[in-house]
Amino acid sequence: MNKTAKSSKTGAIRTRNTRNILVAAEHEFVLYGYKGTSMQAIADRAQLPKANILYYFKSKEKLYIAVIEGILELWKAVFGEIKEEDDPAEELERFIRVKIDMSFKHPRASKLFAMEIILGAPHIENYIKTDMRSWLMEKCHVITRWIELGKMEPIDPMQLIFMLWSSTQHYADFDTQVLILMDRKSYKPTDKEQISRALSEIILRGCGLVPSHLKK
Amino acid sequence: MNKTAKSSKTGAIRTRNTRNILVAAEHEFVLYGYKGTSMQAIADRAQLPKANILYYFKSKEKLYIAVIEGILELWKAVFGEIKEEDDPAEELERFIRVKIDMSFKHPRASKLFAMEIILGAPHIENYIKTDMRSWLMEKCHVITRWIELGKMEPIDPMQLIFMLWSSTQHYADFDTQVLILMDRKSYKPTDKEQISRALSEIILRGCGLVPSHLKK
DNA sequence: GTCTATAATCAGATAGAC
DNA sequence: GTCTATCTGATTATAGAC
Repeated sequence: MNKTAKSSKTGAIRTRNTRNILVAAEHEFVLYGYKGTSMQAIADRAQLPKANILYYFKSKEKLYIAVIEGILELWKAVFGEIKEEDDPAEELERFIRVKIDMSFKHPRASKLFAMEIILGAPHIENYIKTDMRSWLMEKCHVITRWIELGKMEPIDPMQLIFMLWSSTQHYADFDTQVLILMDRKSYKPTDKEQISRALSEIILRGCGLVPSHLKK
Repeated sequence: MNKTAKSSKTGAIRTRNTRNILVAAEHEFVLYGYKGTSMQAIADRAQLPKANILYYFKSKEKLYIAVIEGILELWKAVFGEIKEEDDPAEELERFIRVKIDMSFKHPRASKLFAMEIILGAPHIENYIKTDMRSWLMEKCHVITRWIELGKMEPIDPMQLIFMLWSSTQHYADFDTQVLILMDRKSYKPTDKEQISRALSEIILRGCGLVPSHLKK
């Protein structure tokens, strides 16, 4: 009984500390890159002694991988399914909205993922080969069916999906550049809506579809 | 006379070494990031003693900045002008082709630039605020004029340009991911044409324009 | 101009007290 | 479980011989 009470309490501290460390690590890794981040800096941000970080995560690399895995979980939880019975315009528009939303809500996750890929995806090659690949293939298949059913113009499904990814992630990964060019300190709440709309308009019309705000 | 001959010869070695170092540095920085790259690794790749690198460039950071500046020069040399008398379809298509060409020819330049921006653009903030910003404003102005003249659909010029940038750079910055997903080791010569065409088709149609390969 | 040897610093990891 | 003190190795940069 005593033991149970003790360990559950300890577990709570453990959970809280682990979470703090992961958040702090994500911040630092995005600010300075993997090598440029010191365990000391993560410890300072998490307000814990450096040795504790290495107590919870055995090494810097294991901590980094844990951060990346958290991001993959977040990714997976968000992307819904599409079916050939669905309306392409609605689904593409929804996808753009969700991804822009992610870019605004979790810019650091997007950036860390981007850096990982730019540096050759050493830690997530397997994820790309399996989960991401099968997700993409499914989507390509549905889009191909939509085209066969005459629901949209015949375009390369894979390039379309790459375009959806890149044009939405741009607002997270390159926010520094985008904000300087827009002469802003940070995004405004209304930006999300305006950008989603602009992207939807170009991409949907590009597929021979009509975005909802232009219907009727 | 002697002195001139000597210095010109020395200058030649200097030029060659400088070039070698810059190329080697670009490779290493893209592979391992700024902090993850050691001067030793650059020296090894350039086949020079480590101290020589620091003789030519006074510090690691100065070398990094030199690499970045080389990339900016490359960028500037490529992007042409557009005028309101020009045909939007032709110009957008040309721009996409040129940028995809850059992505295939200089993927490392694109990646290094991307990493720099993701990490907060500490070394190129000024470039973005001045050169890049004025370039963007000019282009936005011409596109606005095109819209006023009824040459294309009314879309947000800035988001259009961001989309052109992001969707083309994606093939350089994320080549690792793209190639794994396409189940390839490297891009084929025909990919460039196919991708340019797919992007042009979606984006031009998205602007209410007709891509050249669909005309008539 | 070129290169060897070395100084000075800082990182990740660990041992061991509490 | 938590934290202080320390070890080990690597890195940038420099001093000085050639």
